Amino acid sequence: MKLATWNVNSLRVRIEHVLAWSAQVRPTLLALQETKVADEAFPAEALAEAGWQVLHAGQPAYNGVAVLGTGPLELLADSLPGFGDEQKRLLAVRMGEVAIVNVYVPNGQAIGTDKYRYKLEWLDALNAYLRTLLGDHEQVAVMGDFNIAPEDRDVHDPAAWEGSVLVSEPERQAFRDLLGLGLSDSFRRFEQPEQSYSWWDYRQAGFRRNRGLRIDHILMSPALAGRCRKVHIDTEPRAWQRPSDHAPVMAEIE
DNA sequence: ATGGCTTACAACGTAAGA
Repeated sequence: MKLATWNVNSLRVRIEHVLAWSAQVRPTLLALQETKVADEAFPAEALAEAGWQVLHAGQPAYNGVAVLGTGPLELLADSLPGFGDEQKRLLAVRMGEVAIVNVYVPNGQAIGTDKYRYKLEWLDALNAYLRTLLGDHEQVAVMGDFNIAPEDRDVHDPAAWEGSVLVSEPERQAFRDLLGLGLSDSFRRFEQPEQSYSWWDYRQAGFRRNRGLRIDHILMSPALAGRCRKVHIDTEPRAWQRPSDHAPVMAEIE
């Protein structure tokens, strides 16, 4: 089984990339973020033709999360339970024995803003939801765009990013609090190349110069992590024409 | 350098992302 996550920055713009990449690496389940499309305009047909079963929680213009599966998906939640969120940022599904939570964590914009407070509150509510979910399921994956670089080694230039969202201590503490539930950052369970990132700014040739951040993650419960044999960031589609600014992350499960 | 790209929007500049 292969579990993959990819912030596509508009599914309608990136549909050909999603189809080409998934045909190439054949994930069992693919979690997408920033679909940026209402459910009515979702490109369901193209995905169905490619053999995907799909669940989508979308809204016009912003946010939006989808889960693509090679087999049946049972909906567990299409928004963050107990949070009253109007933004479509969470989609939890069950595929076989595995519960998968697809998240698009708020960006936070800038420290001290309402959006920053919303981000920290959202992460608190996510923590509470995952605590419950982990009580109900042994095999859990929480995957998506967390908009948090957990450590300085996940940042191309920590000094330049100091004082910014994505690296601030309260955000990093919230990330560690998720790990405190018993989840592990599956990427770091394996030896990885130095300067591994999952997002690069479109501006200033960020990708070519590898000026990036590792902000897309696959967290796993102990039972699932024990079956995980490999996790990697596939930078290839980031070099394609008109790419998403994020690269997909994929975990291989025994 | 409060930007440098890219996306969406009943848009033709603005908001937002990271």
